[in-house]
Amino acid sequence: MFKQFGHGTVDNFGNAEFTVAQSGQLDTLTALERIGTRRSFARHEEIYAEGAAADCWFMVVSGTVRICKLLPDGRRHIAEFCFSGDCFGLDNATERQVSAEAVGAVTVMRYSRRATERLIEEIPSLARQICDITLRDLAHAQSHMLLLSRMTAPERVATFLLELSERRDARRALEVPMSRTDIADYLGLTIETVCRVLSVFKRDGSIAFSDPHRIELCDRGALAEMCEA
Amino acid sequence: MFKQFGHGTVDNFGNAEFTVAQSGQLDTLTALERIGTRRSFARHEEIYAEGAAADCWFMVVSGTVRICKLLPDGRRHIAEFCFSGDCFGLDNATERQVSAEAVGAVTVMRYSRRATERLIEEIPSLARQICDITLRDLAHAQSHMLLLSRMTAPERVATFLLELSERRDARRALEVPMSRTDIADYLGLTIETVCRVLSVFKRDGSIAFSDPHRIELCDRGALAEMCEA
DNA sequence: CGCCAGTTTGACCAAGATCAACGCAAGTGG
DNA sequence: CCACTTGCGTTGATCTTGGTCAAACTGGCG
Repeated sequence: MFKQFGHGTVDNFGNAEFTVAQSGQLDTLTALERIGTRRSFARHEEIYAEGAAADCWFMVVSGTVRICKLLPDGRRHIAEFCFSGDCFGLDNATERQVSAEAVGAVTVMRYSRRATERLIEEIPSLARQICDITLRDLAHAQSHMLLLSRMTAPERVATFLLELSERRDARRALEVPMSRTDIADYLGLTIETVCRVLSVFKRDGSIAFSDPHRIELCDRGALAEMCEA
Repeated sequence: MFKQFGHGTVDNFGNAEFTVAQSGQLDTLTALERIGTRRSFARHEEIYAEGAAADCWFMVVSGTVRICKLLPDGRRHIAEFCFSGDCFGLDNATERQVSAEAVGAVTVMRYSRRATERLIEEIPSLARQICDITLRDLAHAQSHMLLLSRMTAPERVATFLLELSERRDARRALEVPMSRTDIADYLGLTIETVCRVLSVFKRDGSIAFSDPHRIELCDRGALAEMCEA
């Protein structure tokens, strides 16, 4: 899983309390429940903008969120997608460096920075868990930079499909909530290239789909081979 | 600056002790001095490998370090360069996800995870400072992903030159410690493209150089315009 | 002097972008 | 109920950027 509470290893860069927190992660979630407020956003609605005050962070309850970064002329990159249980918007800068938008209808919990700080005094292990989430984000960003700088279009798409299926533990048909444009902006490609590669994979028999938002991974082996070649 | 201690804003995602730590950052450095050991590495020597045990972290004393990520077939991406004062190798996973190598001769301080944990009990603000470094790394990675996915070759090179000059606060001639290959792997280009773009900039008069490792930025305005176009 | 590693330049090529058209399903309004 | 629109997704034709391949250049060093 990804960006979620309670998935740290015992070997974390942590003090002794951490293992306690591990078993007590439900407490953490319960405590967060107390300080959070539920918010809903419509499809394509902005959760926060680049440059906005970074005085809170979020956890996805349902739906999908995209974290975007824009160039002045409108070129866009999606740094990541956040699904149910994922956290986003942790930031130590005053202003947001990225924006967050709802891919479809989304419900999130919003936690203010101030309340989180108070809660950390109560549950010190929370600070560590938040730090872990950031470290996992960073590791993901590093892998993704390798993809963006050195992988071919088919490798990128295959990687995306496998990453998505792993994060949403899809057994058969993979739910793809985002548009082809979003996928393209995540993978550093154009929408046409994403379509074409998917069509090739379909012809090969590695994947199958009729509904563009429901892709069946028929041959994971073939896809995995593409990525690591 | 970048990845260094003592550059957080007052508005950090922090508790009350943080502002105290701000004024007391020298204490932190002194304390780190106690638990760290000095290490030197020769040009191109590996500081740690992908997959190695992540039981320590480092601060650059002198020289330049590159953080690399490799594909099985040898394709390489450099996630970042670390200069004097920068920290690297902070990681919560058991194994390294990336490798670190000396660009030239390098001296670093090595801090074991265990000793750092003990020091955090003594100086709680250290945990926050470490977390801040990670958040700054993440913000940099997000900007860099935008560069890798959506910028043209000239935009990438111009961005690189300006970023480098800002981090090393170069007034006239910019010291470029890394090879053209390293620059290419950092920018997601080939060495030939990097050379060609630099030659074009030179012809334009935006930059000047005879020694490839000493580039003079003659027209920062022109370079800045390239990036934000 | 000749070699070596790194840099630069040129000629050519190809992956993926751009431009354009078409398909298709879900609205919308007459 | 059926034209018409709208928003995506898909496919094809063509073009361009940056990659590949190859050769020349440069400075350091045994």
